[in-house]
Amino acid sequence: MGTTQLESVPEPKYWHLKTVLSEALDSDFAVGEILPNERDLAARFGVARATLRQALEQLELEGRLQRRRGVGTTVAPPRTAVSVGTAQHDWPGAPGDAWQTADATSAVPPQAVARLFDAPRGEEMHTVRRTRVVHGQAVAAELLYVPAASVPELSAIDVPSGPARGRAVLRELQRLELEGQDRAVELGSARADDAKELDRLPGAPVLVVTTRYFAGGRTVAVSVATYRADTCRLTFGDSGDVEISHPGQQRRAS
Amino acid sequence: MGTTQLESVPEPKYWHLKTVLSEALDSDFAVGEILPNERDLAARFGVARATLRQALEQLELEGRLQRRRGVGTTVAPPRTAVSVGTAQHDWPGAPGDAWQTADATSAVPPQAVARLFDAPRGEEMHTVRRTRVVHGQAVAAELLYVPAASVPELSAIDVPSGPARGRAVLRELQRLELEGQDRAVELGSARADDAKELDRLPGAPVLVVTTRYFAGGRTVAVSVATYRADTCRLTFGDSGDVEISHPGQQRRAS
DNA sequence: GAGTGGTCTAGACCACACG
DNA sequence: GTGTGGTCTAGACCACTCA
Repeated sequence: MGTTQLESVPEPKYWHLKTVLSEALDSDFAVGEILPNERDLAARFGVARATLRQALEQLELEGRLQRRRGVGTTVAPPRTAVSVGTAQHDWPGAPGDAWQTADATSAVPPQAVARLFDAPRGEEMHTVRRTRVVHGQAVAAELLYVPAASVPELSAIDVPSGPARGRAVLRELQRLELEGQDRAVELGSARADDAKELDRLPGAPVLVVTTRYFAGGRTVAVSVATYRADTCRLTFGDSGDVEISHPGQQRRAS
Repeated sequence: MGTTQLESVPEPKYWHLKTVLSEALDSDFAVGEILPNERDLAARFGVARATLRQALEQLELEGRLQRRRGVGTTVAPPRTAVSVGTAQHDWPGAPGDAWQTADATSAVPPQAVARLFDAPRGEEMHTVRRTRVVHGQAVAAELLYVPAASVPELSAIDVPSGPARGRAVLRELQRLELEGQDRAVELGSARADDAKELDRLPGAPVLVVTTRYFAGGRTVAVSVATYRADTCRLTFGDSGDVEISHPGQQRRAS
């Protein structure tokens, strides 16, 4: 029978703990409810605090829990669905998009980003910082890189750094005809600045969405958006606006 | 600048360590090279092994390292791009798709999946297990749920459980006209069975891609695919087949 | 100031791969 | 058997929030 899989594989304690806690969350806790503190929980289950924490970390990664230093551990609401590019998306900053332009400067993009342009070089680019807010909660931070060559009109205007400059860059982008885009999603950990924006600790898990925008046969802009992996589910609607629905009984307790 | 950001915020050791190691990986190590073991590294940096491990975990999460019990820690190659639904995708199992049908049974799907169908009920469904292999490496494990009502012809045939049954289900699906699909990506942790398939430990971080298939105005199938988050970058090509390119070589050893 | 989660230590033992 | 990463312990102190 190959492997009878006797109890030869002792399940790690933290894994078993996670299962137990997960079931307890389903049956005994409401969304938003506060769990006992880590020291109590550890004692209750007869494990070291570090082991208990390993289980909690997993549950937080799966979006089941939310932990805040100085406050406590609460039961998280179901992840919020955030739409990422419905079919043929539009330019960033198009009317009705969900982003708020925060700031803009000129900077040399990291090498990984520079590589995505057709003529990679250590060139300064317009760098627009934006934030995506859903239900009053920042769910994503974005850096949009636009080479000066993509928005030639702008160089003449010479808007000082700041949100106004960001809006100017986006406005210039709209004038181009968007030919297509290209997306990739991968796991990452929040850099210090993004973490701050997302109200998380540095290193928190994030989903990194990299988008290339094409116009005139060239890559004219690259966006790197980092979404909170604990609270977000990225949706890609290929067919109309149907959305994967999760029962909405959550939100706030007590 | 507003906040002068004095050294009032002492960086955690593991965070600093991660940065240092990351830079060392860039400059001093080639892909596939073996790092010193954890005890040595910890001693070298003058920290406890647990702290060193916290840094390594982050780097593994970011796809920079690969750790294998009993073997050691190696420098990971760049993540492999796996295409997930180029524009209007096809049915699962269509010719040329990247999946290998492994098995099929009948089972009641988990509640979270059942909810995605139009008439949620605790109904048994065809449950097809597939694996996606790239470069000889299993990168994803999938469970495809197909209600009996979606493939009415099949019930008469009565194929016994196993790969043949899976192929039969897929064959029947092709006969329907695919009207659209719906995708969501979120972070999860590998269940024990998926972990085994992906050659990872249980709880390893995975990207969970949930797809609904529509035909005849109904949801006729739901796929839950779990991709290794450490080694995969999911690509969504909206425009032709352009692919975000990463140069194959990361860095040279000195 | 009290209580929470976050970081860190210095050990121990276990499961696994490989020669 | 030897060496690796994985799990676990029992402490300690720090950073933060809130009353």
